[in-house]
Formats: sequence, C-alpha cells, structure tokens
Amino acid sequence: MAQKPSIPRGTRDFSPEEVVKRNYIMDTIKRCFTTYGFQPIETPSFENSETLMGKYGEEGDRLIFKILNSGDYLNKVSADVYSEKDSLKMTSSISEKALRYDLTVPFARYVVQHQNEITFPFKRYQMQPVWRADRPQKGRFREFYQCDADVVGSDSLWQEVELVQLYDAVFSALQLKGTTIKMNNRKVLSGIAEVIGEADKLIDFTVALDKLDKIGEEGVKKEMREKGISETAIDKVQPLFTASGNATDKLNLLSNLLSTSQVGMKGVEELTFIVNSVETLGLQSASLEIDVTLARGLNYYTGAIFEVSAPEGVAMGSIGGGGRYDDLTGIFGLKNMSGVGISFGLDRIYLVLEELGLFPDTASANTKVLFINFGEAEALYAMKAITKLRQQGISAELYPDAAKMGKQMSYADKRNIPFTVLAGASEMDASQYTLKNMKSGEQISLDYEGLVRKLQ
RNA sequence: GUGGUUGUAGCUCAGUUGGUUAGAGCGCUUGAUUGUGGUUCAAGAGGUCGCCGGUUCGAACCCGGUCUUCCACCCCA
Repeated sequence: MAQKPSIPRGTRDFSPEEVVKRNYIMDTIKRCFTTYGFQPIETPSFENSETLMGKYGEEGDRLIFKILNSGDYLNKVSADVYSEKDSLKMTSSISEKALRYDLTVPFARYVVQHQNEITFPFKRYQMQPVWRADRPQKGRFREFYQCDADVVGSDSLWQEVELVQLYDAVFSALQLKGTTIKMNNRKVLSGIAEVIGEADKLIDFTVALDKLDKIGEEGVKKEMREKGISETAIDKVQPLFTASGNATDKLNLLSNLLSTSQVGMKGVEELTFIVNSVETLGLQSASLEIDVTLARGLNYYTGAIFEVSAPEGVAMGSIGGGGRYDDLTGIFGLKNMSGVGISFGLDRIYLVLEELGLFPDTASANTKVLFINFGEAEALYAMKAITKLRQQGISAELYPDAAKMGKQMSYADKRNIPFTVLAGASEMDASQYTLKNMKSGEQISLDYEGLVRKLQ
C-alpha cells in the first residue's frame, strides 16, 4: 500500500452525516438572522495582507496564515533582508496575501469599500470559514466556520438588545436550553482602571481579571502584581472578585465603585438599559448575566462585550462572542461608523449538540426507497417508477448492478434506507411492485398509485 | 510560539527484560441461503508497527529528529 494520504493538522473531512448536521445548524442560524432583518454577504477567503495585519494584535499577526507569492518570490527579496534572516521583515516581501482570520475585519473593509452603495444602518450576516495558524485542541481548529451578524451605522442600544434576543432565538431554535449570555462593557472596565489609578494598564488589568474563573482570586492578584499593578489598586477592585447576586445587584455594586468615573458610569448606564429592556421583553431559553470579569475580545471593542457559554455541565469554551466597536471602519479611513455584532461558533455548537444528543432525526435526510436490480428489463421497469417518484419529490434510487439480492438488501440496510422495492418478472406481468418495510420486514404488493401513497 | 502526550489491520485496542512467522474484537470478502438485509455458523483477505535516521548480532519495544493526536499555557470561536 502506498503512503496514506492525510490532511493538514487542525483541518477535518466531513462525512455525509456530519454535513447534514452542520447544514441543520447553519440553516437554523440563517433563518433567525433573516427573521431579524440581516442580509447575507460573502467576502474572499484571502485578503491583501495589509488589510489583516496589525488588526488583531501581535498575537493575531502570528496566527494569520500567509500566502506565498507566486513565481520567483525569492528573487524579489532585497539582498539586505535576505541576509538578515529576519522572518518578520522577510514575510512582507515574499507574501502579499493572507487567509481571512475572522469575518469582522473583512466586513469593515467591505463597508468602507462599498460605502456609497450601502444603505445605513447596514445589517449583514456572513457564514464562512476562517483560518488560524493556532495549535489545535478540543473545539479548536485551524479551519473553522464563523456565523456573524453585525449592524453598522447605528449607535442605538436597541441593537444590543436585539442581538441578545437573537442569541436567544438561535439557541432556542436549536433546542439548546440553558445557555448563558454573559455581558460586560468596555467602558465599565475603563472606568475601573481609572478609579483604581491604573488607567494606563487597562489591557493587562482586564486580561488578568478575565481569568478569575480559571485561576481564581489569588491567581488573578498574582498576575496583576506581576504586571505592576499596585497593591492599593488591587484592594480597590476586591469587591469584583466576590460580586454575586442578580444583574441589579451587580449594577449597584458597579455604580458605587465607579461613581467618580464619567466613562464608567456611562458603561453602567448602557448595561442598565440593555438589562432592563431584555428583562421587559423576555427571553425564551437563555439567560442574560452581567459578568464584570468578562474582558475577552479583540482590542477594538468599545462598548458592550458578549460571550455565550454552553449549558452547565458541557465542557466547552465559549460558543459565541461579540460586542460594540465604535470605530472599526476608522482603520480603513471611514470615521464615525459605529458597529455592533455577534458571532456563533458553528463547530463548537456542533460538538455541544452532539454531546447532548440534540440533533433531530430530520437532520439525517436519506434516500427513502431502494429498488432492487434483477436485470436489464427489470431495471428499466424500476427506473420508470423511480423517475416518476422523483418527480413527486420522493428520493428513490436503483441499485446500479444486478448483484446478488443479499448484497443489495444489505446495502439498503447499511444506508438505513427505510423501504425497498422488489419488482421482478411476476410483478412486471401484473404491473405491481412489492414494497418491503425494512424495519418490520413486512411486504405488500401494490400498483404505482399505491406505492406513491405509501411513500409520501 | 512554550511544555507534555499519542501513533500497531478499515475501526477500537493488546503486544512480557529488545529475541523465530506481530495478535484480538468489530468491520470487510466468500459460503451455508440462485427472490430477501439485521441473527447464527464456517472459511478467507487485510499490517514497511506514523515517517526518517541512530544504538544493537537482533528494534513495534531503546535513543534523536520529524509529522500527527490530545492536553496545559498563550490566545481564542
């Protein structure tokens, strides 16, 4: 046997069953997006490097897949850069294109490029694969799908309210009960950093705070000390470590803590509006929670931050995330264009639904009836019926070869085809079909009309 | 990118201190059954032990490298 072929690490093949299940999730999400008034766009799988580089931080740049230039790319590298052996410098001269890292930055590029054709506020959704040169783990791949819904051109907090509802609508439609939509606000985080006198260490502070549920209170404090955050500052944020109670309690706590910070109070105000609105309108199956430690997300979030976690008991990272970015298109030259959006992690949602056994049976569409092949004349007789059945929208197929019957039956069995039709010389003489129910083993003789009635 | 882990038949896995011809279960093929699948019984096919190199009289087993799997960190969906 020759060397077995393989696929790159972090990528996957999908079997028919898996594709059907993935389509079920995507169709559900798409239907919800449409209901909420979002319109689909698509962008290329690769962009010019300068569109992507520098938008996700230093870490992000490292994780972007670069595409090697075509042709004699080394020839175009200057002798200096070549002899320096500096990979970073070299990259820019041998690679001008890169695979899409997420859907948000390409969307920002799209908005700027097509600003004159777009009617604002623009609500778009996009479901396409993205690529990251990450090291794979469970639920982490190097090629995976994101399903994004974003609104640009509106500052209204009603968008945030609707996006929370949209999360709830999708997870409810998928029968995935008990998801938690965690919400925070970048302004609140800025406010905290401000009142504790560490405004310049905002990023270090938030990254450390974000790890609370993972490394615990002491771990967070340790990391904050290592990053040079003062002991008095850490004392001041102490209430956050033990924040509990419902949204109102947490908002009160934040109000007290942030009373001297203008930006902080603005964040609290925003959170309050969203929480109150959602509470009044109601959610079907998800719950909305304020999580002051939620800090993840890209550097460009400026207002609300969202993250969705799977129901309790399912070991999986976040299955969705999003937030408000006041000036995303600014980096491409279009100022004052606020956007807010959410993302669904298709691959992780798949793993969660699989673990909880939540895929419906209908998510495994299949051939309904297999006609057994007894030979030339019999096959033609079968094909006449098959042709008509297909026109009625009934999926039917003929076993292509006049193989032994046992083999044909076992083919139907393995493919879980619920019915077979046996039509040989005696059936042809009588213009009949013998329909066999593969589950019960029951067989009945029918004319074509009877066959259609049974299979519909 | 850092540290660890995994790889043996199509699949799930055994394989003794390094020692003749590398095993099991499931699956597959054929037959018992020439118009009947699932159950049963019998026989059979299928492996460069991830790949490359090293140590050794001798390597699935020891060592190095590499690829892959999973995990932790980093970061993230």
